[in-house]
Amino acid sequence: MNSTSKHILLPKPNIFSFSECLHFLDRGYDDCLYTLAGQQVLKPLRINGEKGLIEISETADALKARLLTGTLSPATIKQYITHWFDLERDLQPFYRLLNQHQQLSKMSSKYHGLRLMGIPDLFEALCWCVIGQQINLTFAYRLKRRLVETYGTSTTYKSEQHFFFPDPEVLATLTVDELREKQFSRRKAEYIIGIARQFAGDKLSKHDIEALAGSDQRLKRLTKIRGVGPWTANYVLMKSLQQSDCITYGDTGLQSAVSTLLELDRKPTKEEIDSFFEPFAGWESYLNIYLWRTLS
DNA sequence: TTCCAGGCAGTAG
DNA sequence: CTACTGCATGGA
Repeated sequence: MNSTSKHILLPKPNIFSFSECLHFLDRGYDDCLYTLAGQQVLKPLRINGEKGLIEISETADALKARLLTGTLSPATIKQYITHWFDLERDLQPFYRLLNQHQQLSKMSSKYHGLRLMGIPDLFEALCWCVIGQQINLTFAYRLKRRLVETYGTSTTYKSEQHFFFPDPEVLATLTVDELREKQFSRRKAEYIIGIARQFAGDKLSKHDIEALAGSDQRLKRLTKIRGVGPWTANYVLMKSLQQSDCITYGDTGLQSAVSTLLELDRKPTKEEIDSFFEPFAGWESYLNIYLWRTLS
């Protein structure tokens, strides 16, 4: 047996449910960047010049990854899965806060082990946000598929193609009209091409954002990008930089969840959202995703 | 048909 | 600074 067929095992953290995480990945939308097959998921990865397709499943006490095509070092695979499933976070403090909360305490059992499923690639995360802005999710996933299958490369396994997200260098050369043909609005096309150009021209990178200390500076830098407002900036800090203190202000789903809990018959104000999140200081991102979970 | 969806930029006051 | 408007398209 060669070394690439060996399994890689990642121990499960304390509070973790593979099926809750898979439920998030399988909410009824058609995501083109992974494939669910029963209690396992196939994910094409392309990082630092390495690329391939991995299969992730679970054992009693670990996540198990197997390389199906290509070449990816065990370290790269571990690093990706650790970020994707947020394996390094200790959720106990968050669960203690949930359990102290009159209305939300049920979440700790109902959604037990749900983790912040990440989008490690910042460019992909930003593009996904732009696509998702102000349109229904079904249509958003369709637009993403069109973008990925037209401009991305792929790896084939058992005669199925598995796509990598397109390079910024490729999207940077597109014209607005090309994306308009794919039913992107003019705005979305401009935003995505602009962001791609910044990444391709080394004017923006995940490292640049990571180098900034503190949420405020990072939000300020991100919202300078045309097409990136408070919702997108907080979303990518949460999903791509794994920040735990983010609230997706402006998010219709979040507003709807908070509105229901506060028994309002209108959208909550920013102040009402802040005060609802206040007991969860440091865990806002998790409260945010658990509130989303109540919607689907 | 109408309303709205995991918002944002631009403009007016 | 806040409030309002246009954007674009498909789902329900």
